[in-house]
Parts: sequence; C-alpha cells; structure tokens
Amino acid sequence: MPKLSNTFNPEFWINHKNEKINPNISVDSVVFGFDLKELKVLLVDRILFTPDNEHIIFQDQSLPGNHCRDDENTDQAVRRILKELTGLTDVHLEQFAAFGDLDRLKKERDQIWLKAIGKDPDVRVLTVAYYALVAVDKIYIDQDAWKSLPGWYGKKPRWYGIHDLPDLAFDHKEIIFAAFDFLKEKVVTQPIIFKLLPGKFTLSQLQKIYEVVLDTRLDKRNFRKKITNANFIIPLKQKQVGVSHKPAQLYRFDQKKFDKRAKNLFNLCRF
Amino acid sequence: MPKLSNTFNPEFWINHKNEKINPNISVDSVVFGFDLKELKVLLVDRILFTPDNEHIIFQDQSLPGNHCRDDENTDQAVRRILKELTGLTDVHLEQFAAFGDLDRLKKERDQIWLKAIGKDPDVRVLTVAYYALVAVDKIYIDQDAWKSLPGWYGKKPRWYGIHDLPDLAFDHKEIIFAAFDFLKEKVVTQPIIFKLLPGKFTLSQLQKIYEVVLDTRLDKRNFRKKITNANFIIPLKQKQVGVSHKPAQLYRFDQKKFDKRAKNLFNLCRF
DNA sequence: TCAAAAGTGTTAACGATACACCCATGA
DNA sequence: TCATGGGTGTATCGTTAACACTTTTGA
Repeated sequence: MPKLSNTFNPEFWINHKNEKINPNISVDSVVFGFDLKELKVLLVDRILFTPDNEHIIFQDQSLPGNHCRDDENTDQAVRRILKELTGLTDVHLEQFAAFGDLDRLKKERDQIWLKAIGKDPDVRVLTVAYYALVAVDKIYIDQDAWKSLPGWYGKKPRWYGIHDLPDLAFDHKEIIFAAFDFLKEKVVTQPIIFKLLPGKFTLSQLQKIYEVVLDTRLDKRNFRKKITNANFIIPLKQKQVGVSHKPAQLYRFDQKKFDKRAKNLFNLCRF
Repeated sequence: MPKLSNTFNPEFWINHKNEKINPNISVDSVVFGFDLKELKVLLVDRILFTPDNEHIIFQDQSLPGNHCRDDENTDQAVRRILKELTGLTDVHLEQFAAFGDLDRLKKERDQIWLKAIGKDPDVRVLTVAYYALVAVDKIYIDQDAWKSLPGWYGKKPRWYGIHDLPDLAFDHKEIIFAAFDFLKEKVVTQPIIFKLLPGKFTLSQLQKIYEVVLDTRLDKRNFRKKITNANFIIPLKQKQVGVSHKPAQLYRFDQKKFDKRAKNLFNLCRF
C-alpha cells in the first residue's frame, strides 16, 4: 500500500521518519549477484495504486535508492538505504558515476509517480550511483527486511537477469548498463570478481563468472593453468560435497598474497 | 579583487550573472597536462583580501570548479566553468567520482572563504569531479580568458607538477590524487594516453608519458618492439624538425584500427 | 667536435593457444 | 549404469626481459 508520506517543502524535505533529506542528492545501487549461472541485478517494485488503494495504476521496478539525508555522506546513505529496502548489509559497495541529466525524471510515468508520492516533480535530482557485488551464498536476501519499508516500496526485492531486465523507473536501465560496463573494466585491473563468489569456490565457478562478466568463452585447461600459476588462489583441503558428479577441489582468494605480487602494469595495456 | 557578488538565499542562489545556481551540486575538473617531462595539473588561485582590498588575508589554489546552474547538466557545467576559469575548450573530459563528505568544506580557511564570498558555509555541497587530458600542444592555455573571470577568481591559472602541489582549497588535493589513481587504471584498459600527446608524437614521448603515469621505467628497445607490433600506431612520413639531436620519426594513433583489434580481455586480468 | 636523444637485434624464459579423453559421484 | 561436471598434458607459437652500441642533428 503506498502511503504518501513525504512532505514537499521548497527548501528541504522531511521524510516519514522526520529526517531532513536533501532534495537534490540521491543514491542508487546496482547490486550484482551471481547464482553460478548468470549475472543478476537486484530490483525493488514500484507500485502506484489509485487513491482508494483498490487498483494498481502501474507497476514497474527500480533500483534500490533514495534521497540522501543531510547528516550522512553518500557512502553512508547508500548503505542505509540498501539495508532498508533489501536487508542487505556488508556488501562490497563502490561509487562509479553520478547521473544528473535534466530530463532523467521527466518520463510521463515518473512524473506521475513523483507527484503521487508528494515530491516536487520539477526538482532536479542528481544521483550518485554505486555498484555492489554480492557473493552467491548471500544471494538470497533477507526475507523480512523489506516488510519494514516505507509504504511506497510495498514489495519484496527480487533478482533479475542482467540480460532480462523489466521496464525500469527513471534512467535506471541506463545506470545498470553503465555499472555493467564499469564492472567489466574494473575486473581487469582489480581482483573484485572474488566478491561475487563465496569464500570457498571451485575453479569452474571462477571460470564461469569471468565468462559471464567479460562475455567470452574460456578454455578450461588453459584457464586452470593460468589460475594455478597464480600463487594467490589457494587450494583448500576440502572438496565439494553433495553434488551428483565428481566433487570439485575448493579454492580461496588470498588478498595479502595478491597485494605482494608486483607486475609491470604496462604489459597489461591494450594500450 | 574579490567582489563578493553571490547572494545567499536559503532555497537557491543567484550568481553575479543572475543565473540560478544549485546550492548542493558543484563540479570540479582535474586537468592533466604533459609537458614532455612530467605530469601537470591546472590550478586557479584563490585569494582573499581584507575588506578594504589593501591586504591579502590568504592565498592558495583550487581546482577549476563551481556550482552547477539548474538549467545545465554536470557535463555542460564542467565545460562551461572550465572555459570561464581557464579558457580551455575541446578537451577530453570524463566524470570519475563524486565527493560528498559532510566535512569537505569545513576547514577553517574554507569556512572563512565561503563566508567572505557570500555563501552559506553550512550548506552541503556535493561535487562531481571530472578529469581532463590536455595535449602538450595545448598546454599553454588561453592567455586572456581568465581576465573575464568573476572577480573572486582574480588570478591566472597555472600548471603545477603532480608531485609538487601547493596547499589546496577544500578537499581538492584528495580529488587530484583520486583522479590520478583513476587515470592509472584507465590507461590500462583504454587508449586515452594519446590525448596527453599531440596528434603527431615520437615513440620516446609516448614511452615517457607511460612512465610518468604508471610510475615505472620501461626498456626502450622492448617498448618499441611492443609498440611497432601494434598496427594502430602508425609511422608518418615526417620527422621532428629543429631539435639539436637526431630527429625522431613521428607517429599517430589510429582510433579506427584500434577499435577493430580484438583481444582476449581475460589475459589482461591481474586478475 | 660535442652533447643529446634516436635507433637497432639476439637470446632465453615465459605465457598463450589449441586440442580430447578418463574420473568420481549421486541418482 | 548413466548423466554430470571435474580434472589432466603436450606441442607450437608469440611475447617479455635483459642487455650496449652506432647514428644523426644543431650548437
């Protein structure tokens, strides 16, 4: 049920919790998850009811995001809001871009939505976008957190395949693709891919996530040769259990060993 | 001479040109230039005079930046402001981060400054930071543009070595180092280094800029072997003139040929 | 003729590519 | 016993690393 609890005020807004929120600055997070098959993005529902709450005017999805409070920086805001909307905590979150086009809230549906929830549809909102990486063993989000959301986020957050996204609010599809592009580049220079995997992973899982993110196919034997030459990917004394095939060796990523490894960056240049 | 021409207003500000500017959103640009020896950053002076304009209270430097107008997006704002403050146009500009910490304007000197120019020192300002890359043949900026600046930017913009920065306003030193870190990573996955060189360059110049940006030393013969194997760096039928040593062959970068070249991204992973 | 930077080649080690079959487990 | 994904080796080729001297120009 959408409770229209935001009060519009030309200078600043007071939200339903009586907190001063900044009208010009919001945060949005693109949460990536990997279910061992494909890359997923976490979205929340946006449902607009008729004033009598009897009928749905429209329903679509949006990134988890909201305005910043004026007593928190954007890093704090994005963590707070992500927790409020999805229950996720302790994820790898990193700012990757700001979106501030003048028409980003101007689609007809978005204008209707903004008016309905009591916001000034003409106020300019610049959003600082973050990406988050969630390990496969955390991909089932807190089942209850979303129930305590402000009324206008009335639905459970859900995962969507990156190549199978629904209609999205505002410029959120653009933000997701920008995040995906950023991720592809980031993966080349930083060992962040491991944050999409559980602490213990198999080499096939590692290969698959590289294939999914870089949109490529890799040769199994060559992949394993390269990986096992790297001394920061460490075989554990454990194997998979409960799989109906030969159980795989488990490995972990060692950040300290990775940091020590010196490499000539120039040779990585494409250029 | 600092003319205190901004009018404070709790909802929005009107600047000296009677434009509505957004109190919460600013842009700053870190302009990198390469003078064939070291990497430089373009800074403008910030000078605070006593009310009688007789004495200087303090003088330091800042990045070229200012608040956004509400009728332009940040990409437009940063181009406009960079032109207004330094005369630079047609440079490669790319957003790389937003800085929104609550204390970023709270240093004593910055508070004094904000009050002196008529801005509310308590208003929160989130700045969207851009980096720009300027070719060596453009490094001598427009000699006159700065003369038409708003009064409170009363001095000519100047280049400073990245390892030899003066005291800077606000969090601008942090922004510069973040831009430098970003540049180092970007250079690995994108061919942007050429934007720091003139259209026609020598291989020694190309080697030097890689060494400066990646903070490394490269072997001349190995470097040239790698470069001349790349078919998108093309020798011209021209040589340097007017140098008091053997004149070097000139080359150019071919973006189209670069784009065609397919490469397995995974092999670039560190991982 | 000097100073300054340009330009050049070989060898050894390493990393990338291509490619096909047997193994261990749970159902 | 079958289906499923796990796990392995070799040969060829291309790239990187290490290393020192000659050339061309203007001053």
